[in-house]
Amino acid sequence: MKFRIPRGTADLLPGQVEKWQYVEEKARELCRRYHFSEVRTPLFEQTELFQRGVGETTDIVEKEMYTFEDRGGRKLTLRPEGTASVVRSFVENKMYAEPQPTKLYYIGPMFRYERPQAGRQRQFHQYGVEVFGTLEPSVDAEIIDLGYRFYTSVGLTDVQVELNSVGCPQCRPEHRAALVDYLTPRKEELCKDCLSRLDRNPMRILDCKNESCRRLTEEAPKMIDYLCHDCGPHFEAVQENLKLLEVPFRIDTRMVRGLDYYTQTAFEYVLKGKGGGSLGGGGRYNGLVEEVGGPDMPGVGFAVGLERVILALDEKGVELPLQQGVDCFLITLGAEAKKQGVTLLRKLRDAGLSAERDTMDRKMKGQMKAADRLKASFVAILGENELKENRIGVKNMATGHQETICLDKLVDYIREARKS
RNA sequence: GCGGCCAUGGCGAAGUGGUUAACGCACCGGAUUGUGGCUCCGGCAUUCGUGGGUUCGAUUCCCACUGGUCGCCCCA
Repeated sequence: MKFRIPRGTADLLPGQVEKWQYVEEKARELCRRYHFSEVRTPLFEQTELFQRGVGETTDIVEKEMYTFEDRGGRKLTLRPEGTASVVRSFVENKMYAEPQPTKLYYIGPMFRYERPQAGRQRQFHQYGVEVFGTLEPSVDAEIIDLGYRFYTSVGLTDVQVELNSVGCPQCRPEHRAALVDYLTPRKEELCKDCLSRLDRNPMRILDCKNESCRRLTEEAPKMIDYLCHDCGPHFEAVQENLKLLEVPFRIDTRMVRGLDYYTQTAFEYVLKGKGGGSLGGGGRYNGLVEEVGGPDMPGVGFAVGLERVILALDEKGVELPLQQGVDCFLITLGAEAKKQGVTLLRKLRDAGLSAERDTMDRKMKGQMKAADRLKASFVAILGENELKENRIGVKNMATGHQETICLDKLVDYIREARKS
């Protein structure tokens, strides 16, 4: 075989793609109800947008970006996440000048150069939402609720929300100092990754999975104990609103998200149980709009990984209510019937029914088999005999019941039968 | 980016240093006249991820590459 799909990408084939459509439809429908509007931004942006937006020291920027130069010498990067692009668009299109808040969502592919694994692709897909312009903690909660509802609406009922506050530029330095003071005397016990995190980003040490680091940070200063007079009450209010919305959550003081732009609220959706992988996450980013060149305007949002949602659905054995099979398979016998079948098929389709026929020149039996394979609800049989009387046979494939009806009644017959 | 495991037809999967590469599923055709899901019969890999090497001879041994997969890192 000459050509192969690029590493870390996947073809979504019939049988699988229906699940995606279903999940995406749920996302769109929820967004409609929560009054979010879709935004579609380019799949690539100036490299610098992500460097600045996502953060120079993040893994994404340091080693995972698909960066290239175009023929005009411009440095471009395939978007590794959605927020930076949406913020850019928000600023560039001066949406900040309109009545706030601005509520946007997106669904689409993202790109990160990583080693592929289950639930990790180089081209993967995210559904994300962003709200700009409001500091209201109830909006943080609303967003968390929306994400949570998304999971439950597709059938993932055992999703846990993990919540934390990562503070703001006001209070973070104090916590950072306390954390460094606490850890420095014990730095021999840190793993090598965390040793370097000690100066670069000590907060990340808190969610290191290394056992020794975990033990060490058990008693370490927690960000939530250092929250300032803005962040503290904000965090409390988010929790209060989550309770009002009956979103089950758990405070995880170790959770620190990997992107630099988060302030205050940070959250993650994880699957309960042993696997417990992350299905999505998000948080507030009050400095990002300004960082990207806009006014000082706050934002909050989440992103969910669609691959992981589909994977979780498969693992949990969730049956999606997908429509399957055609409404009517038209069998024709003989040249004249075949000819009439062409327009008959169109009539069925015009009426909104899904209809198919044999184009492999199969005989009666073969056509029946084909109809069965396509899970046809009905088979319409048009042969010489029927043609003579201007009638047509209709067989209910589930019951086996068959009758002959007037040719013009076929569409109505099937449309009626489909309702029940 | 690092480490382990793996790579045979559309899918699943056996197999051997040497002139036919099991089997199951799927698919195609047939089992008297125009009827599916069951059964029966027949067909379906000049070829064993790619490229080198060892050998008289490799799908089977060695190496590299590519890809998959699991763990780590990180995340969606």
